[in-house]
Amino acid sequence: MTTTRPSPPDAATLDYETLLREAGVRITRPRRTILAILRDHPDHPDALEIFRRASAVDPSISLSTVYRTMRLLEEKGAIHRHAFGNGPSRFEQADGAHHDHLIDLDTGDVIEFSSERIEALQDEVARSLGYEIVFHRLELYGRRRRRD
Amino acid sequence: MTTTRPSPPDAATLDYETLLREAGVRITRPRRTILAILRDHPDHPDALEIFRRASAVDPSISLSTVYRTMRLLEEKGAIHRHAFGNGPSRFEQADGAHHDHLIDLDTGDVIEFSSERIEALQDEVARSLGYEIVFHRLELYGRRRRRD
DNA sequence: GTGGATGCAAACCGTTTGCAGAGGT
DNA sequence: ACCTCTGCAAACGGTTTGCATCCAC
Repeated sequence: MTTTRPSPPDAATLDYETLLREAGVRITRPRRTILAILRDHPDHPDALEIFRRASAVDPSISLSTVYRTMRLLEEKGAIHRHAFGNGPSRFEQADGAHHDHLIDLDTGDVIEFSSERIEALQDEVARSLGYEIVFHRLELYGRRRRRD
Repeated sequence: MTTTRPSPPDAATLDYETLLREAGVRITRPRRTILAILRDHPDHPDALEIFRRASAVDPSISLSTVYRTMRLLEEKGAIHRHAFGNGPSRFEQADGAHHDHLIDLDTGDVIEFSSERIEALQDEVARSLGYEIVFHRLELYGRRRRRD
């Protein structure tokens, strides 16, 4: 079980701009701005929050461009989209290994973790039902245990 | 690992009408209709689908009443609300034991399962992070394995 | 220069809400 | 009779889209 990101976001090693350009995606100013935000903040912002952060850098950016860009990046596999609770979609850069999320019900904090054993059991369950897992969603919602 | 509902919905043994009335909830015609639909269909309909089914029985029912009733029933613990993928909320009667869901990506079918071992590991993970799980969401998305 | 990307505003979808009237207890 | 619940229509929040313009290639 691990709780830290496998590798801290490293601007030098993870060059989505180049990757995307090679995939035929035009690197425009809004896209560059959004990519930088996702690279530099390892949290899980929603579209509006990304818009706010982007506006601070480039006030001419529009919310629809944020949404369009998030969809593009998701299609290209550069980000993951989550829907915690019933709230808006929240995003994170897709670099690093797969992980699941524990959401702090009191603070809203999102803690990443991964468990090979749980993954293995999920596969086992699916297989026994005649299925092959394409992706899954595992979210734990809880509160800090009071130290007594 | 179990894949069937612990006990098939049994109108006689599971009397939510009485339960709700005792909780001070008025049993009106729309509510009775909706409760019957949830009792008789063991699938996971969304509000619009419940509205359609209810309209067939009582054409005067309104969609807002369906939404209001679903919220009420959720608060009273009579139903569970799910949000598969990014679609609308889908509901199921809360009777029977806890289970998770496997969603067939090709057909949209929802298969219920439960795994004590996965639950135990989830608790273990949460505990090791200093948390206590209040509830969780586990969904497997997959396709039928081709028999070769 | 050209086709894709943008900003804006309007549309969209699932859901909630204000209100006056209906109906359960 | 009381007070809750209902239907209706309007509002809502998050997201998508049509269009004319702009800009990366």
